[in-house]
Amino acid sequence: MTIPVVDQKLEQTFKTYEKRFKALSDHKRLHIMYEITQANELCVCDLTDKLHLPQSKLSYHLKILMDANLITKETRGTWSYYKLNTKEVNHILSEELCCLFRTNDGS
Amino acid sequence: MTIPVVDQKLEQTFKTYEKRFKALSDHKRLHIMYEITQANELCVCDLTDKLHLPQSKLSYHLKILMDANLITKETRGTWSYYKLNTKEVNHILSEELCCLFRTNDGS
DNA sequence: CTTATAGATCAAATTAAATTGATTTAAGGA
DNA sequence: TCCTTAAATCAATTTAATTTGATCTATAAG
Repeated sequence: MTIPVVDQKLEQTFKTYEKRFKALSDHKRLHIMYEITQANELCVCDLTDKLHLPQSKLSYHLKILMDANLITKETRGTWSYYKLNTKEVNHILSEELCCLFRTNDGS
Repeated sequence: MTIPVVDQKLEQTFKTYEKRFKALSDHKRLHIMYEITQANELCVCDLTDKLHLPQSKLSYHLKILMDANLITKETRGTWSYYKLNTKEVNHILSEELCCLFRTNDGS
């Protein structure tokens, strides 16, 4: 039994934010965020056109953004449509980043 | 000569933010940001006590935060004191992250 | 001038993330 | 049913980030 050297709750908080920031720490994923911000909703095929990236690479990066809870997916028929998770994104990103990686507040 | 497939200026913007978010994408560095936010100013030796990390590791992570322009350093005598780069941090992080990884606005 | 302490830097090893191309799953149309 | 297309997943490779311990630099004190 060891002495708890740091606050475990805080450490957990840092890990949660780490995951979110890690998802944002890649220019391809920021480009994805940007395109989704601009278009409101996009499918993977739209993104392959816009970013000139192969489908498997996009799926990989979209999964990371999904796992970080920054985007959401809705499948309609054969297509999957991705949107921003506005609440989550606005919680972490400054309003000054509006229209680049986030939208305006509902206020 | 190839067709410019994406806006070069935007691509540069994404790279800039990538660097900032990459600096934030590690729980140890978030912990450093947190401690500096709380204390206003800290030296490396303070951080070795608080985070229980060896000095070389701290220097490594502090350099990454410095290179991302998120913190500043002032050397006085043998000690180096680190502070938040408030302007830069507040530009990217939401006000809701106040007191965790950023301070209040001057307003 | 010698010693002690703070902190940066370096090279090697380890660990983690991204890329690649192929395969798989599922939906829709002929 | 068979074929096509959208998208996810997988294994292998490549590339990048982190850790580790040692060394180097600079300031300050005796």
